[in-house]
Amino acid sequence: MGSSSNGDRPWQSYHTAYTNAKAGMDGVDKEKVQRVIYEMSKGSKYFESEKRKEAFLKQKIDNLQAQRAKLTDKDISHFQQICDKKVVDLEASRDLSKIWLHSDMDAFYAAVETLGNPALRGKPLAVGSLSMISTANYEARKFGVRAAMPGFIAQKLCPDLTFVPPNFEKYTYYSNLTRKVFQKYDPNFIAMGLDEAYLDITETCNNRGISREEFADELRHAVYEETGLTCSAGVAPNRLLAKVCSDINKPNGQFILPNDRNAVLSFISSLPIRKIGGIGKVTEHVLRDVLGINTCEEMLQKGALLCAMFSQCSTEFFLSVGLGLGSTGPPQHTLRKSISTERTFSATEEESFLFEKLADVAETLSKDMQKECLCGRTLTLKLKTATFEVRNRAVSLQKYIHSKEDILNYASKLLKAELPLSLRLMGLRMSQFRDDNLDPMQKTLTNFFISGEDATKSLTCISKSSGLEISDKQITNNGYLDSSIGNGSCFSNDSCNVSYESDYSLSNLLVEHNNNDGFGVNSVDDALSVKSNPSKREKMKELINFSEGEAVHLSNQKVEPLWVDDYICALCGIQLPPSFTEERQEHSDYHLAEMLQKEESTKMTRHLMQPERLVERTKKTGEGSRKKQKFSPKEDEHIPIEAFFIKCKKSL
DNA sequence: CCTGTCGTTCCCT
DNA sequence: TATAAGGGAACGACAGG
Repeated sequence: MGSSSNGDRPWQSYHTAYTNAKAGMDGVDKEKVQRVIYEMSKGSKYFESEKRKEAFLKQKIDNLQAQRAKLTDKDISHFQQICDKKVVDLEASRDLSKIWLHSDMDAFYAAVETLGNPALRGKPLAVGSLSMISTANYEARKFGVRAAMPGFIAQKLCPDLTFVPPNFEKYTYYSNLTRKVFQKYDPNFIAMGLDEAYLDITETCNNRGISREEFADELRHAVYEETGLTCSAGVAPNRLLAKVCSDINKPNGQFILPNDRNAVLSFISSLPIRKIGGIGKVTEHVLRDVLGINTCEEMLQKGALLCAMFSQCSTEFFLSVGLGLGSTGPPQHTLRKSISTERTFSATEEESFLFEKLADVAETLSKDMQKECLCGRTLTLKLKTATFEVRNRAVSLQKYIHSKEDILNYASKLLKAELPLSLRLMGLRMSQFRDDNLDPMQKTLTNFFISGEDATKSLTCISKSSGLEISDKQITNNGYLDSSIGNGSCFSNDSCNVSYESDYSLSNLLVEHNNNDGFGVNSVDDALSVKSNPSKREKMKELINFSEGEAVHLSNQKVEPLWVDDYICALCGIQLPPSFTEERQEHSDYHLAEMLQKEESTKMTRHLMQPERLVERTKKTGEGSRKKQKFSPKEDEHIPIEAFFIKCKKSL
């Protein structure tokens, strides 16, 4: 079923993230690259896993095609109307008054390495290891080498390839230099990752009476003067388009799209959808194979089908892409919703090793959380098996935690339930943060102290901690605080551990402090929201800091719910006064049921793991994916484009 | 029906 | 010789009020 047409050229059907052409890959012999990748890959566990994933995607596409086939003419004309209305609304939101510039450093990590070691210049270079490449310079790209490709394959493609291990301290340093330049041209510039930024250059262009070309030229020169590195720029009426434009004349080039509706539409018309930020491999594939959409223009032509088959949210995004719309206003500061860390190692099922590794991961997560003064109550354990199958297991607690000990404690329980298992990766994610009102002030203070100490150091670490950075800008010397600085270092292994040691103690104190006044009330509320009504809830306050209040009890000891001093629940610390006999009974039952259920599921996991999981999965996907499309009647509420971007895609 | 939880999918660099 | 990342958000299913 999964076998597709190319029996004699099997490599043609194997596509990975890095087989997709990027800037600088024009003269590449794609066929050869593809064949080498295939030869090096086939038979590996990874390869098998990729094939499995491809089969799933194919299934998904088949389902969508079947669904599309069911649409009647009547359906279509109905959705055409809906589509037309949406398009009118979207068009009305078009704003051509702003000029945005997107700047993107050329092969950033590789360029920095070359700067530090001129002997590398002109030679094919990859930053990374034999396992994984972060960046390749343009000489290497000629061979088909690129980011996200494993090094051993790259080496096969380009035997003379030089490898340099990543050094994020250096990249951060140079990144800060570029930001110093951006800062001069737009104090409110938006940094994305280490090597990208958006600048609103409307004012400057107008005030200084210079053209966009001149501006982009000047900026790129200034960056070069400051850093010795080249960058590319794109200028357009919104951020989404600016980003597309900066890729067009890479490296060391620029592309300007005028603020003119016709220019935008003709630019967008032939643009492949994959160029749009937010449209990745899967979405591209789906839209192409199900609806025959290849270019942005076709988004509009197939608007009715899009409306019929995708959620409101997705549809509006697709249509706005077809119109060449994008955000023009200041970026909304969305608060971080989760924080995570993960590590890959050579696959093993030795439990002592796994628990040791888990402790490391827990420690890293705890430190990362403390840097940002975060406490969360949902902990997710991510596992990747030796066969590259990924699993997540989560617990939601009744209290907020951040310490290594707490994290490790709950994470261990989650892990135990899955063992024995051969793993190659473990990760931990915390979400459901406490959002008390005290925090922002404390963060501001933290920022203040830290920046007083050493503003540059604090940059990378504070950013993203809350939605309040803007107001803090005066405090840091250079105002680099930005929502997304901490976001970028994707390939980093330890990028974040480099420079912040000095913050720990202070952050720690503040977190400690939070703890003491924060969560008692929260926990009671949470726990009681299940079982008690508000008036009773009033009377319960103060709970003891028992750490066993979580929803999971995998312990084999049959713990009976106990009432300490007759009114404090030994399991979660809730206090139910003596008169509340009924409630206490109910509460005990609740814990009991929970434990039974948990034990049950643990047993299941242990002994019936395969069948159980499979059953679950088929139930979910088999039935589920068919009905997911909403033919919802409330199509007419128009969501403003700004709001859409907040909610659905963070694309800019 | 609404909401919280959990697992998966997707995207980005 | 073997060798394939790490981080974050959104989505979709489902269970419990």
